[in-house]
Amino acid sequence: MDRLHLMSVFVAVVEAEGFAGGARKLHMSPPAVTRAVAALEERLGVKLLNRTTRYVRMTEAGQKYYEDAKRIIALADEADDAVLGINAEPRGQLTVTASVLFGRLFVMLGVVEYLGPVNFPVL
Amino acid sequence: MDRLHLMSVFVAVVEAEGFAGGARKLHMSPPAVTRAVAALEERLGVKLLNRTTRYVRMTEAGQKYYEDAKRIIALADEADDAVLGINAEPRGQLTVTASVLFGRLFVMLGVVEYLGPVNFPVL
DNA sequence: AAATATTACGTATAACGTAAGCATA
DNA sequence: TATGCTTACGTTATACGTAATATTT
Repeated sequence: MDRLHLMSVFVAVVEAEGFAGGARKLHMSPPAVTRAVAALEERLGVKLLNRTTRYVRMTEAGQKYYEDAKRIIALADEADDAVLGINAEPRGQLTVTASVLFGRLFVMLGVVEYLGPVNFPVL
Repeated sequence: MDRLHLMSVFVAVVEAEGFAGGARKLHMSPPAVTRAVAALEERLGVKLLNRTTRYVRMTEAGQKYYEDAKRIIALADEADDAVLGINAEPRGQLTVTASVLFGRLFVMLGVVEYLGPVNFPVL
């Protein structure tokens, strides 16, 4: 199961101070939240939340994991964003300034190659 | 689509320099690896690997994401361990250097407090 | 008694592996 | 032609939501 998602659910529960609140925050059903936290605890072998029907408190391990989880989630999101701008399709306007002669001789060749086949006269 | 798992697969493929090798490394079938990398690329909206049947090369975005993924995976594993108490207990040798007088006056107090009850004379 | 967490259970979605197909050197 | 990435497809497993149950103030 998705570790990162489990972390997100756990963080949401902590910040909403309850399972039901966390569920609403993430647009999930309460049972899904219960299962997620339970799965996380079982996976880690540690109880993260001491919950009564009234209050949800983090255990000591929970506090530590809460901080780590938030950092990791943030890093993962940053990694997603960071990679987007690299090989993505170039956007925006490309402006080339040159003398007419220079342009006809050299620049247009590069423009044509960059654009690929064009359907209008190049010169 | 476990993001962390997708990252692991991608890293394994990169380090094994191939999908088949990565599959063996992770005890997965080759199709599962193909699907994982494809899912990751679709999720990110960026091609991470330029693959021919002979060589697998990272794109520029792939190189960036590879570094990020490795860091995030390591952090996630550390978080798992830390919460278990494996990394909680300090290990190794603690060396303290000080003059004898300074040591007796201040350092030993800290050492005693750090160690807790001891069964030998402190001075 | 009221609010909330949990479990049961049936359904739907998703992941997997085997096998077939395709592409590259 | 041989290796290895990919797609098809049937099966299995996982996750979900609704509804019922338990629990704490």
